[in-house]
Amino acid sequence: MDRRQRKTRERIFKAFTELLSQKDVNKITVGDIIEKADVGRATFYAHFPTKDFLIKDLNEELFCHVFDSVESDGCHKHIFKCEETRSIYLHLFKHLQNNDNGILDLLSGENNELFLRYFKEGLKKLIEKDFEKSEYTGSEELPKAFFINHLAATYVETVRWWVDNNLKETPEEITHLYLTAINLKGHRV
Amino acid sequence: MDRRQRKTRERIFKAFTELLSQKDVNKITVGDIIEKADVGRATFYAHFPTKDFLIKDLNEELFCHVFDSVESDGCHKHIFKCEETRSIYLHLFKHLQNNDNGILDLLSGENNELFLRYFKEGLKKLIEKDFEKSEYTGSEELPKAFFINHLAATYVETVRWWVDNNLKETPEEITHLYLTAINLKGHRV
DNA sequence: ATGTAATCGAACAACACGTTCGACACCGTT
DNA sequence: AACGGTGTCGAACGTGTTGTTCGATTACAT
Repeated sequence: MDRRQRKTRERIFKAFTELLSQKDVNKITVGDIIEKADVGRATFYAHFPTKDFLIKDLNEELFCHVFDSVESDGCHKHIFKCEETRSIYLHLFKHLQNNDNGILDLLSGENNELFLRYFKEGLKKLIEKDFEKSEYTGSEELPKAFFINHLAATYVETVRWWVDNNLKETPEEITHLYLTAINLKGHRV
Repeated sequence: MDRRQRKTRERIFKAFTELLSQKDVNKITVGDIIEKADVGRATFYAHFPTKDFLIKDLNEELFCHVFDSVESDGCHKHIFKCEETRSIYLHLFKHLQNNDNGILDLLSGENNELFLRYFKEGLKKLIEKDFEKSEYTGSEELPKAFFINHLAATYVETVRWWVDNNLKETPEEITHLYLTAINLKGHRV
């Protein structure tokens, strides 16, 4: 990809991210973005047909990276290994704490719904894949689909709570809260 | 309140609700609403300064009614009574299944986030109030604030899952799934 | 050095917003 | 039945946003 393209793309992402942490996404105009990014109007539309696509691409950039770095990391074959230091969940919490890609700015603020929803979907796929590997077929108590949704949703809501409360807990602590909340031991390994 | 006012308010709510179940809230214009509601432009703005206020008022109309009907219903002093037939949660699930106020149309569709968020906040207050009554101060495992958030979030996500899957379970069944998910017995009465 | 491709910025039409105003219809009251 | 008050109507208006166009300029890859 052309260097110019990468640069403008970056600048638009950056400007948009900053704006998102300041005001409601619906109040952000293309004018705002291109001014902050210092980019021509036509250029913006050459990259993104509309603001929704910008959001979509931003989501992909954020989470594909996060999830990929998890999957390619060979030691995470089973999400629920309960060896906490290796847990994929701890891993993700640490990513957050580092504020990789300025993801914290996006998850705090009023627009977090925009990303948490996407995040949840990615998580669900990840968990599902893990379940297939370990040939989990559901418990007597909870049907599989419900359980997967519950695990992902609880994780996302834990993240939301953590971020809203300014990351007071360490990644290890918040991981422990999460695992306790889903009552890991009660369900399976 | 003047009968005319009530009527237009109703018609706007109704039109907006129908539109919400059809397309994204951001794509709904005031023009769409007043056309469907068959109401003058100036009239709309006499009632709602902006679309956001319309959403806010709609939320209040929906959930204040639901929550009020729960609170004024004397037999719900303790949310977690575990006598399932009296559970506030079962009660709410039944409300949903009845599609009171067309709430189902709002919770399915792409705009559910708009209402689930509000719903969650109301739930949190309700749970918190209940905790105060029963003088719950948190467990050794989970701090109170986290636990309350977890309970409300899990309920809302259960509702979301239920609605997304077309209410296949009975209110009793879905209540049971919820109570199992939060592992009621493990935490407290 | 050259052809290609991205960027710029101004201008444009289309549309949505929120307001104003005069005219009319309906309401509750007397 | 008549009244004043108030809600509604609908057209018109200024403003701001959107997404597109186009010619000129600049940076890129080779």
